[in-house]
Amino acid sequence: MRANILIVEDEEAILELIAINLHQSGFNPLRAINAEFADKLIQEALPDLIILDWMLPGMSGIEFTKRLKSNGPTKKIPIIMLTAKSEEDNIIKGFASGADDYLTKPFSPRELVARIKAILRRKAPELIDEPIKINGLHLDPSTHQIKSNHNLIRMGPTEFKLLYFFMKNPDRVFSRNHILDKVWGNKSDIDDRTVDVHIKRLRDSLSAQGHQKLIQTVRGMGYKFSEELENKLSK
Amino acid sequence: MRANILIVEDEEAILELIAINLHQSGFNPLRAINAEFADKLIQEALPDLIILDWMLPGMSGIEFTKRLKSNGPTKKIPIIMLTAKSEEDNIIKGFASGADDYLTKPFSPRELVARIKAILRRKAPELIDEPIKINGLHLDPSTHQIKSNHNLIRMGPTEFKLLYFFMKNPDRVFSRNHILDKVWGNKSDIDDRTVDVHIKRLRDSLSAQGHQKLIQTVRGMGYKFSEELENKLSK
DNA sequence: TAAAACTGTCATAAAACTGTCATACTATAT
DNA sequence: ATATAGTATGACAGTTTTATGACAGTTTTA
Repeated sequence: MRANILIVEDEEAILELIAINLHQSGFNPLRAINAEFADKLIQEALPDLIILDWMLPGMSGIEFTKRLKSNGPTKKIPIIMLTAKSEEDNIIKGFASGADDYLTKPFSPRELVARIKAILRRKAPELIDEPIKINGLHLDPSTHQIKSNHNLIRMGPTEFKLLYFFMKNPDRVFSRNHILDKVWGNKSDIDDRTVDVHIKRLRDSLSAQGHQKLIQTVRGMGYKFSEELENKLSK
Repeated sequence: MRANILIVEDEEAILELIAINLHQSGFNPLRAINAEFADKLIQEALPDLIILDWMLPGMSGIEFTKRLKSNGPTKKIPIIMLTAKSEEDNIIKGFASGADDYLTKPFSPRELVARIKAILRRKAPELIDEPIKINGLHLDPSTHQIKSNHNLIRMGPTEFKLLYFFMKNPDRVFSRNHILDKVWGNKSDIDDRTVDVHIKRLRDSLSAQGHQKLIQTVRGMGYKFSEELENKLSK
């Protein structure tokens, strides 16, 4: 899944420049030439990160940032500010208002991409396809590989997605319906119990390397991925 | 084959400095002290990359860049801009007009070379890349040959590009569309499934030396090149 | 300019994966 | 211990995705 990155910038040449570079770097750019458009796009779907020009027509970047950061759903979206060299004084204010990083113009597209990745790595690693390692089990989204001490483990696409979902959210219990939503997608008019079958298939795959215990049943609740094993109740 | 690099710079001392450094780094420098000379050289033979001083007598760098980038054959030639510190404001405009990277004077020759390599690696890897060897399979871009223990493996041009692309990015999964983009070029109004056919052809070629396993199918995702083999599911 | 090599597309075969169901199994409460 | 609700499992038929062979049109080579 590509990270959606909203660019708010009034100079169209720069806007386009950034957009093209982000696209090439594997992001999905959304373009807005002012705060108003930006709002509209944000309402449609929350972006994963916002690149914000400091000088905007109508509303200043600082104002816009403050509004986003005070408002519930947009509060957690990381913001990178773009400022001209001469405006460096404002940077402090920018941070104060909630920006996560800034770049002064001129900047190289490469640097911008590097900053974006740094921030996403911190806040939403799954969006940039970072490998996950838990209990000797490695999952690498970019190579689509799952390994346990140098042995590749193979499984079907659904099982892969399922495992990826679990490994991104370890130790948490999910209901079958929740899992259906997240792994199958919202459309699903699929039977609850189908999850059981895929859990079985996933366990089968993992058992080749002895990791089947990581997928745990929580009776009456659903399933969870956890390296901590429950002790059996003894009578 | 050395990469031809055209340097457009009116200060002869700097021009010469750059030229010498490029030569030492294995490039073939072409010198031009203004846009006019540059045009002449470009007409004789397209350079692989252009280093362009921002301030040129007669025609500004931005104008020159735009012309190159709008014009068919020169469109894809990467451009690195050189600017004075005080001109930094223009850099963004430079990027907008199509430059691929920039350096502000003063810069170290080493850095310049690094940037050149970075860009060529992305746009024309065969000009700088050394042969790649993976799992007994040698691919030499400069001779356009593929060998497996002294046996030449022959294949069509598309299959070569495909293999080269894969060997430059081992283990990573690529969607058919991504592959089309990278191997066929952006123009592609080509059917997704055509990739399958070329994968087949590539596998056929490789199988002569038993390397067909290196090209792996990732169901629902695309293909990858990897020397690591998955264990079969056993029941 | 003819021959050889290469391309992209299609139809069809083959393989892998899905969701569902019936049945077997387990934990828990009474 | 027994009943009951929740899970696990194996089988299966239907789908989706990939592999393959053939072919006609192009491009390159000799």
